[in-house]
Amino acid sequence: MFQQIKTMFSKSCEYAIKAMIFVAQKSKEEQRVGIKEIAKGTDAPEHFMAKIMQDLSRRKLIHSAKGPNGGFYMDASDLKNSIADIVKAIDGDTIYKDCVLGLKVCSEKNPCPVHFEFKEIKKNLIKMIENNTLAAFNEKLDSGKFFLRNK
Amino acid sequence: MFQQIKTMFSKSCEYAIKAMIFVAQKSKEEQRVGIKEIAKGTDAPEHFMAKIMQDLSRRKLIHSAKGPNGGFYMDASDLKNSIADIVKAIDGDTIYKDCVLGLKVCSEKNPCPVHFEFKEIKKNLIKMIENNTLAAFNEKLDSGKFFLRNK
DNA sequence: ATAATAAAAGAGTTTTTTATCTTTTATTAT
DNA sequence: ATAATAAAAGATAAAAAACTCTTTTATTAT
Repeated sequence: MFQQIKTMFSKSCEYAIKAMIFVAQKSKEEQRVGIKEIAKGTDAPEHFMAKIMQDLSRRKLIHSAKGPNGGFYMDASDLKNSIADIVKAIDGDTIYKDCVLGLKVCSEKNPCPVHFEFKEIKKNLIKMIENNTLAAFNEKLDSGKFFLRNK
Repeated sequence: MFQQIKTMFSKSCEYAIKAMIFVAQKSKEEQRVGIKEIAKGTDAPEHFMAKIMQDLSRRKLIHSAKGPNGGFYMDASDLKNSIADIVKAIDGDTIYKDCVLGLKVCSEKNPCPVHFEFKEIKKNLIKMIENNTLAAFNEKLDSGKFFLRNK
């Protein structure tokens, strides 16, 4: 009945993160990366990914250039963006605010039964996505100890 | 564009958790709780909630009785169920398995750049949802220090 | 100038999730 | 037996998310 698959981030957001890491890796070599290459490199549907890239570009998380030799690229300041910045751009900041049980009223003064326990978990999750910048990803991937594999 | 709201669990799952806590509270007094009361008490759409209750019932997380004085209720063994059991029944166990970045290949041997950091967070999340049984919820709510409020 | 390239924008479709409505089945009380 | 009650089941509708296709705009190289 409910055969859904529920992950931490939306599909769009997962694609966005993967694309950003992918372009970040290429950007070291002053390369511009086309949407086809991004889609292929991240195992994402091309046209859907194009929409996501437009969104990221509109929100100034990445640069783009039209025409021949065009594509997406990052400058030094773009590489300072973290997963948190990408998540906020695509999925919004509900991960920062919402109660796990979806209660409208859940706060320090009116805590749901798991409020304080979840607060800790959320704190660590936020710390993780904020600390992991694209530059940090580049280093990790370059070390050869971490991978971005789909097959 | 992507104005979506992304929470940890699906809407169905949130409703399920709230309903289970709601019935658990009432079950102490040997009461049976009707679907209308559950929907009202949890701020959920009645017919949608009915479907979810059917599902929980089919999966043996709760008992039900048809006819007059019928409704949903829990026995002592039902009260031993945790949020984790509810989540597994409704959203499945992807929260236990999946990579945050949605990578098909992400393991101890082929870790994504956030694999180990996320593993810790996931461990704590799982610990929390497994430790929080319905019986534990009852105690917390009875203490008067925790609430399940929507307005 | 013009043709080629590649992103941006617009306009869909499909699938999944959420929600509603109706009919059936089981149980109880009269 | 029968009427009333309440969950189970079935069928459908609406909304959101995921995905696709086509046209437009900007840029570059000839």
